[in-house]
Amino acid sequence: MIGHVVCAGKDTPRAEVQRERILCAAQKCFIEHGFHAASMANIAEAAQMSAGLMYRYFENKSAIVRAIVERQLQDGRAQIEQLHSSADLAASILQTYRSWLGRDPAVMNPALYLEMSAAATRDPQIAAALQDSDERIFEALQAWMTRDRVDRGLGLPPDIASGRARLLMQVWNGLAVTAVRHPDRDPAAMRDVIEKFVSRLVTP
Amino acid sequence: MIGHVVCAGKDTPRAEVQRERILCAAQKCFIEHGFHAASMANIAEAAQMSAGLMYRYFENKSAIVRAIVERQLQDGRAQIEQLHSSADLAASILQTYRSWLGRDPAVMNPALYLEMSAAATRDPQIAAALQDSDERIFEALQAWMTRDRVDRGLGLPPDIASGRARLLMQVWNGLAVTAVRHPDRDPAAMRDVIEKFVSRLVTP
Amino acid sequence: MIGHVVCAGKDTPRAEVQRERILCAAQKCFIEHGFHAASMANIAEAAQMSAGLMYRYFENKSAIVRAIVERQLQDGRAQIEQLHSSADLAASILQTYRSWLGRDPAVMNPALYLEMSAAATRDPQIAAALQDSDERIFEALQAWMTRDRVDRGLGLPPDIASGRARLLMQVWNGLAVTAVRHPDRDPAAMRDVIEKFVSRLVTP
Amino acid sequence: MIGHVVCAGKDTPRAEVQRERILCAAQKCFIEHGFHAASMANIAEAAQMSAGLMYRYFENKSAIVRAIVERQLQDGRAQIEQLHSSADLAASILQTYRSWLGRDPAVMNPALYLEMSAAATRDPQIAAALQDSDERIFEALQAWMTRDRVDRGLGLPPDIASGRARLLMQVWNGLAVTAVRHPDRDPAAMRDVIEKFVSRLVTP
DNA sequence: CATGAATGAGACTTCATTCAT
DNA sequence: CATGAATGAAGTCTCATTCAT
Repeated sequence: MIGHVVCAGKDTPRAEVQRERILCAAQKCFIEHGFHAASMANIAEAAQMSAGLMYRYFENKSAIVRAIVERQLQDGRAQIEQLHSSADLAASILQTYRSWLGRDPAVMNPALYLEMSAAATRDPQIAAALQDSDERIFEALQAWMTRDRVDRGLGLPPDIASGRARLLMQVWNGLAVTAVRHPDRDPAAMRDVIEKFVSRLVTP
Repeated sequence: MIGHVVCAGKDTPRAEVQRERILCAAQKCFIEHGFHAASMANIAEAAQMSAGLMYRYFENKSAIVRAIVERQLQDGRAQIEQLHSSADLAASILQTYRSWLGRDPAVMNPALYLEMSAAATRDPQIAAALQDSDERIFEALQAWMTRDRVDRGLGLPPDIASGRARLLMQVWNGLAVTAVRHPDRDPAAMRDVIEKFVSRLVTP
Repeated sequence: MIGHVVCAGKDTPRAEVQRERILCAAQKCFIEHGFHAASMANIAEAAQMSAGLMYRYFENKSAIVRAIVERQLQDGRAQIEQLHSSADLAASILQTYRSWLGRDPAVMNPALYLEMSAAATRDPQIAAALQDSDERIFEALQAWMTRDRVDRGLGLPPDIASGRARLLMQVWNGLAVTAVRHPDRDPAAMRDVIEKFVSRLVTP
Repeated sequence: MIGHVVCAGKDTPRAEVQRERILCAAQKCFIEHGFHAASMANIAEAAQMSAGLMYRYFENKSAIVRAIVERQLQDGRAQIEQLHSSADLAASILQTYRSWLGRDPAVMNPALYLEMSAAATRDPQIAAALQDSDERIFEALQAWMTRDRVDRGLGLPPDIASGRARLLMQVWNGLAVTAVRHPDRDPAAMRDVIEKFVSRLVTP
């Protein structure tokens, strides 16, 4: 399964269910209006609870923001991990790109991804979370690229793998920007670019 | 020199000087706080004028936002144009990346770039401006790549140039994200990645 | 008792009590300063609540204005209805005139009546409300005048009743203007004029 | 000629021309937006001069308001005087009513008339001006009604004339209210009412 | 005489947050 | 545990008035 829990099951403790409900609502509102413009009242309404109650589960609006940031990072990492487990990297990237256009709440939202990246400029906590997550991604990619091909790795030498991992992350980021700026562009048009890029990326 | 005039001279008609003053201040505040969180009072203070006066020069806060967006796009295009006129593409990209870390107000600000990309999701006017700007960039890049080498082009066949132009834009976007998320990373560390990427990009 | 409830009881649901409180305060402020010059802060203070809270009960300042307009029209109609139920029309008109001088908040306020009439020139919603209310008053008067005397009507033929109803409304309006422009004039001085006017009005 | 100077001639002193220009503009704006909502900037634009310049000719916005009030009263009196000089009182009243519907700037504007009546409630200066003007009108009407018929009077005894003058003023006021509230009502529909009213008014 | 840039107060409105119920 | 009424600060914007030019 990809990403965080979208709808908690019966056995989850009550508090956790409530937190989940709030975060689902908040994500929806943040995507729709942005972190700042979404109001606690918006979120409360989307979560079908009173505004006051949310303060039992989150200290602050900004605590909710941080939690959403954390979730988005999680979701992003989950998508990245899909890449290595896939036999066809290009197809997998294209699939990720498609998922970004689909506004699926269970998947990292690229507009939020950009907004929280910008927010990192002003909020050290967010900045730290982002850097940490990127570091984890980088390490995972590098590990995969250096791993032997018989272990489903790419079998690249470490010094090369490092650069390629970085480059893949750049393109990943770039695709997120493109998904946001050109939501109507046909993903199929990206296929060629991605395939050529990937073919060089995996070649020793 | 890259980008627009940061602070207009005294010979400009007064109104233009004021508009400039306001836009300089607004850009500073938007970078510092974000489009939404920066208040008209913030901007007024930075511009050293009363908040009311700004309404003589801009209809709205959102008119100021649009003007800043337009300027950022301009600045971005100016930087892209630097790329073709340069003999060493990799060095030029690296230089751009460095400029993003430098918080130079005369240069496109990557945090703003991300925030306005996210804003395009909610504001059709901004979305249109970004798409238009991207289209212009794409065409310029493609023209440069297909132009003959004796004319300082790359001499690539059109069908290949198109994909390479897109790929370059992806990486450019990705670098902007990286600049925002990792402002402390040493640009020199990017050199290798960029150089390898470029060497393949310009090779027929 | 004439007119609407001035201050709702504690048994009403809270929201209704608050709406009432706001409207009472608003009416007071509008009478004192005019629709436009009365500020939301004025009203809030008179209602002894924070300005922000009023927006829980009314969308707008202009929603409050409309509500007050509606109430004034209601109060006016209630006073007109007093006329037919009265045995002595002249005395009843004089009584109405006296009530206008008394600044009783439960009774149509003539200054507000004039101001909202003027406002109808600029606001189609208000215009429609006034025209509708006038039409209802006209029909009620006409019905009363044509009704048989044994049914407490005036027993006038329809074609005459119509003109007399209009004329009565003119004089009623004229009295409102006079009440506003000459608040210190002794109502007794009006007695003769009114009595003669009435004696001719009810005569076939 | 009826009413105040609408457009001053060549020989008028400069200051007077300017005052006139301002007052014409102000009247237009006040009619359009109301005393309060019309801004000095609106007026300045309508008068085709700078906002600052108006302060050379009027101390205040409220001085302009007072001047307009004075003019409206003048215009009203001019219309009342038309009544006595006319052979056919009913026709003359109807004609006045028609002029109110016509938005002729040279004629008393009924919406302003109502608004300034309401304003008299709050501003003692305006109240005094209105009462004074009404008194002058009353005296003129009474004089006309008591004057001998050979001198174009109505030849009524003084005690009766007094009441009739008041009644005529009420109806006049009432018509102003009607003109404002029912600008689309056909004036011809008023003919009957007015004629019957007048026939009784002038009958000893 | 004339302009219009500039200000400061104040208008309407929104919103995160608290707290009595 | 839950509500939603209540507040106060803050935000955007308008406007009468002044004054340097």
